[in-house]
Amino acid sequence: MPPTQKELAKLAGVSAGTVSNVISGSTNVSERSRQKVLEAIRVLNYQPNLIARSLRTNRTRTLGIIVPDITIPFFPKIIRGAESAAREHGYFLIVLDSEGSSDRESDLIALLRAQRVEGVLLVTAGGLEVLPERLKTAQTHFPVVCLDRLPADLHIDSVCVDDTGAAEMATSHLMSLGHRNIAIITGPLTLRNEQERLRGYRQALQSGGIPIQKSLIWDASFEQDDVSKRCQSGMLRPTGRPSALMATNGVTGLAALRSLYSMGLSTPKDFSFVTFDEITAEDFFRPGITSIVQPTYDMGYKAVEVLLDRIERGDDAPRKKVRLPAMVKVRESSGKPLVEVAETKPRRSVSKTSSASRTRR
Amino acid sequence: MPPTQKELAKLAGVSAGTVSNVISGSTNVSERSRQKVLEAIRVLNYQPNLIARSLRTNRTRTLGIIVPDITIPFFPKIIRGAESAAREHGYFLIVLDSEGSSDRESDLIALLRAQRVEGVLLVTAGGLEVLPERLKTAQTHFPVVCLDRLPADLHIDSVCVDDTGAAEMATSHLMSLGHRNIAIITGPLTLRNEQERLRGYRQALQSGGIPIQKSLIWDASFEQDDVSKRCQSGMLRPTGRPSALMATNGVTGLAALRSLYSMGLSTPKDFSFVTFDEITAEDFFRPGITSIVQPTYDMGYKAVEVLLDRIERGDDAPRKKVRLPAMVKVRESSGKPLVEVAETKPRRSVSKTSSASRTRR
DNA sequence: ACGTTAGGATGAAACCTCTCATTCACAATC
DNA sequence: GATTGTGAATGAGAGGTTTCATCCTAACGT
Repeated sequence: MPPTQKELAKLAGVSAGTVSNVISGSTNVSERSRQKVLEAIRVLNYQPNLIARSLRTNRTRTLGIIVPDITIPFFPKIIRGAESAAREHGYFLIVLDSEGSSDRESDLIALLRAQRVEGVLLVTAGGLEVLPERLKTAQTHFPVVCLDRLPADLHIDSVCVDDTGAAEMATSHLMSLGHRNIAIITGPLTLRNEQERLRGYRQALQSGGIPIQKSLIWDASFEQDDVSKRCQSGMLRPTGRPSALMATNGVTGLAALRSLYSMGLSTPKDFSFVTFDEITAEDFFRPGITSIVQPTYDMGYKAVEVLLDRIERGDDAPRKKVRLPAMVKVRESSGKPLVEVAETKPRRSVSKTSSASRTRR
Repeated sequence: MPPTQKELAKLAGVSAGTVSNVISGSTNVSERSRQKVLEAIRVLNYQPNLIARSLRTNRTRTLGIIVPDITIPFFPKIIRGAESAAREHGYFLIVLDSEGSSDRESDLIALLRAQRVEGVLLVTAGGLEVLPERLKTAQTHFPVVCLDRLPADLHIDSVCVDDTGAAEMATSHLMSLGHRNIAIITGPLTLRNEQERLRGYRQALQSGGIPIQKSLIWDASFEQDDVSKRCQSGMLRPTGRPSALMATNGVTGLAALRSLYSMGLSTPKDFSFVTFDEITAEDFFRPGITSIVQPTYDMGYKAVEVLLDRIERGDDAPRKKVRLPAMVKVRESSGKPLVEVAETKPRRSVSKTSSASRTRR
């Protein structure tokens, strides 16, 4: 139904080849023909058929991005950055949502591939073990850049945040306020970045001379119920209640806050709190939540650059593993631990001594 | 580089046509051939070239959705619904962000069209006047369903919320709490839904016998500065300070809260507050924000259904204008006005009488 | 044994574009 | 005036798929 180049050619009184030359801005076409073709395009409201073009040129100038849940504010921010970069390079970005399912993720990759998208940005749904083999089955290797979550030791480009460093920084922040009993609540530890954030927490404690207590490491999931359970058992037990809590991602963090608030605890009075990722509108809700903010826009932007580089240089070029720094944005939810509480508890002495040792080192 | 049907045919020892028949699940192919082809597909890891298929069949089984800002939580929720519906019908959904620019929006529509997408869901960036002509210039009419924001009286399908009704409901809620001086802050009134929400506010006041005060209608934009200015001038003036405020969208509402909080006002103590759209995590922040929640998922889902229907029935079928109901979710931010305040003001009497008349009706 | 039928398989055409080798026209050169 | 050179235009072919008319063959009926 839409007009084709052939019709343009007929109307302009030139050959189809000439029309193509005009459209592709090629040389070797007289001003007179060009004008006639342009006029025809205007008259017929012609729009090139990108499908036919792609088939012929074998290029789509399109990239894809797959995220686990577009509803989580963290991802749209990344998408924005990716979109900008793609546009600047004359590419078009297709956004897809895997809904947290590895199977669906595979399907989507296959789909994008069938669509002859030139490469994809992937925030994997977590099937770390699954992904590699799925990618390998492919005959020709397909350009993929992993974002945010790094699949095991796969031979693949990636753009992530310095998770370990960021977690270490945030933990140190809590320690510098005087906290000794710092709990951590994580999402599923099958995710590489969750592991790394946990590692950062451990490193910070170790270098501060604070013993790591297994009972303060709460590995949960992204589900509210699960998180609540961990928070309750962790906060309600009679002894060794932590004075601070760090969450390794926004979803789990939000769930934890929700749970703790509903238990009647408030922050920073009853506990200090830090979380990865910004919860929307964090900067105006009271109390503001101290958070580890990641350079989301830059992550998306950079990832596209890496992907385009891969596309251009082919499969043989060495892999890039980009790490971007995060920063801790201190707000009201993190403060000094209450002295009274510390004094009424038997673990006070422990707290004191190790706090002392910390400040000396 | 990837294997083609021709190669499959060679490997399986059948013709290309037969391969195609196997793949498209057609009849008229013997079990023996089918098996051979299937085997070849497995061996070669064949994936159909969707581009070539689309070129031939003139179908892409793809829809597009354009939103003004994917970063605003409201839109991803809609996208989720649209995605589900699309998937259920065997369609694929492409998400695009117009970044609030009408020009870019037009470009994107043109792009989707060039990509031979079968139809698009459009949350317009606001160029109500611009859009129709752009769509009309098109030779063949292109299936478009407007979502959330209805372009003027354009001959086009739409799926929106009952904006007027919702605003009326929310305003009535405030009135039922005893508020008489109710302010409203809106986004740009060029947007149709903003207009309608304002209308709902007016209707509620009128039917409650409360005179409409122009000084209580604050038309702002989506910009923080602009909103702050309106809030300050509205709240700080010596007389006629409203006891309640309704915001007609989440972005403006959030900006208003931010501004009012920073002025030292708090809710529901100093003013009651209601806003359209849910601010992320509203259900756990204190105080919880009373909000008008829209059926976002359903909107997206329904819009796809309408779009597919349009695609199927062609351009001549009558237009559909779907209105979905919203609901008011009452939380802590809306409460009774302080009696002291009411009593020190001359407008108290007005408040009393009409409040009484309200409860009687 | 012959004609009919129907299921299976085939090959060419078409979808729309781009590419490239070829032709054409015309001017410049000797 | 014949040859060469140059820029402009052309037309065929290719890209991978689907479709469709055609062809083949084996089975069936009489």
